[in-house]
Amino acid sequence: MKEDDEPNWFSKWEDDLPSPEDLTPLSQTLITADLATAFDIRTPIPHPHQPPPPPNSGEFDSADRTLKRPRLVWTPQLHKRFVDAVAHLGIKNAVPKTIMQLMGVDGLTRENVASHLQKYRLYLKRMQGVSSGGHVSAGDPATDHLFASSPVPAHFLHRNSDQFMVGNYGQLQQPMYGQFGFPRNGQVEHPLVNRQNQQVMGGLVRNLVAFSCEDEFESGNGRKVLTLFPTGDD
DNA sequence: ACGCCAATAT
DNA sequence: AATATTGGCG
Repeated sequence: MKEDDEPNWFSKWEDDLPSPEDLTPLSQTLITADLATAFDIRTPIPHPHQPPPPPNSGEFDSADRTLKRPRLVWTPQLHKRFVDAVAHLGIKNAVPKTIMQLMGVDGLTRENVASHLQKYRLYLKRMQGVSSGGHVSAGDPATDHLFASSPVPAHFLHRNSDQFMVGNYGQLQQPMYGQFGFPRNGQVEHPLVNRQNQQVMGGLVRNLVAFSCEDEFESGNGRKVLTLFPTGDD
């Protein structure tokens, strides 16, 4: 290891911690608790478990590069948060830093997420092959147990995924949601939108919703569906 | 500086 | 076995 001069994770940890500007962009401040629950975005920052790295709460220089924080344990809970974050960010915007921010977990570092993400992508890749019709017997590594603990959102498995935002999107101006506009046919007719989720939407969401739209070219189905993003309050 | 990935280290 | 780290590259 090169621990030459790098305060590395530690100072980063300190710096990145409670910067409201960095943390606010997406989830909690933007959406109501009801919505968060409905869409299964967990509220703020629960338990990272594992004692915070340094007892070193002192004002003394914490440039101790000699201190190693404990390895992160990816509990199913944590992983679910991760999956949720990725799902709500959309595949395109789901990069380590962003994911980390959205997850909002206390001691979580960017490399924690990066490492996990790398593995998760491999997992998704292996799942692609046999997702339709076949069986999931293609499990290679045993690392799958964790990943199996949270259902993989269907759109993770597919190909081109573009995001669109429909309805009243006054609130969200984040570049993260990709392009604004309407689906190709200019019409919102997705199973999720029209049916099941209409109740959800009717009840909780007035000001519409953003959703990620998937086009399947290969399947010939022209099937489009997926994730709904609440736009927050009225 | 970030992100991606394979390989490797712990 | 599960995470972390490293090194090469865009």
